[in-house]
Amino acid sequence: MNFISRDTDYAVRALIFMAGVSKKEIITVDEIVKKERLPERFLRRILQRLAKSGILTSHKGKKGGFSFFVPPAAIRLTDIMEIFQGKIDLTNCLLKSKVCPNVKKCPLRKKLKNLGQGLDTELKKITIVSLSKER
Amino acid sequence: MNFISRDTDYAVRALIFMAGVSKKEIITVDEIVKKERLPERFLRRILQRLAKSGILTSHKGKKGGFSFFVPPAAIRLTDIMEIFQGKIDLTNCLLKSKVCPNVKKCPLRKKLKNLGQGLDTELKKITIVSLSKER
DNA sequence: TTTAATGATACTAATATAGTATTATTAAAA
DNA sequence: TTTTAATAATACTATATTAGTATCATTAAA
Ligand code: FES
Ligand code: FES
Repeated sequence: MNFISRDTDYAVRALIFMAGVSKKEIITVDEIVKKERLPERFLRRILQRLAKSGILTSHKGKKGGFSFFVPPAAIRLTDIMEIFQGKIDLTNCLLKSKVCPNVKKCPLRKKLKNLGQGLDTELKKITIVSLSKER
Repeated sequence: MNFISRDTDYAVRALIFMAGVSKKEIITVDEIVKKERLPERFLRRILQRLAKSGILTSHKGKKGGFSFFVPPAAIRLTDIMEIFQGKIDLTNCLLKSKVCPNVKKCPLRKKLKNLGQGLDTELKKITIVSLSKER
């Protein structure tokens, strides 16, 4: 089971690259593609989606490109995952009403909820900046 | 992101049903299908796989069916997930060598490893019997 | 030898993921 | 104002995974 999809992976790589250049600068897709060797059109769509989601700002026209809207220190891995993969929700009912009809009382549900929340708080500590520092 | 695939879901339902009947009895696929309303041929394959994996024993011929090889108290949710979905491995390198080249030192990796192990030990506590008791 | 069960394997359908192509829009700069 | 260098929108295609079906072989009890 894979935890990270390719969209998330590419998005994170691109963001880390952008954070590494200079926080306020506008960076073009081509620059990222050249350095990170990612498929151009695919990455375009990913960045567009990041812009729509309010992580990046897009600048059209000549001298255009993308820049951070949210500062990279405030962009969490979970934010990116949520955009491309949806919420990581361990607390979803595992077995549907057929097996476990008593949703309110189900201790499994409770247990998983706690687990999920623990995982979530830990994951939320991982930001683009904390990742880019590793390099 | 869905944590539990349908195979796992159906397998767990079938096993809970079987555990509810009588521990040693041989149960046919048809019985399970009727009670749990699962797609017959699909469930067959699932039970076959459980037999191959050593969870169940299959009995061919008339009066045949499936019985537990591993007692339901010892069958963990994670065992089933592993059979149908592979290991839940948070510790996989998230970003490949492109982003995070220093696999040995990477603190993210370390952090995720701890997270994953925590999740794993908690999940391992959930067994077929503990689930069937909820009902 | 009939019958009622599983075993093996191949096939199909639906959905999700990954990636490409095309045309429109925008804004700087010549 | 026209050219140019960028993104926007949207539709398409390819591949992989998941979900489910069909067929025929095997087995063992009655
Ligand atoms: S598993 Fe769904 S309520 Fe218990
Ligand atoms: S994310 Fe892979 S080694 Fe750090």
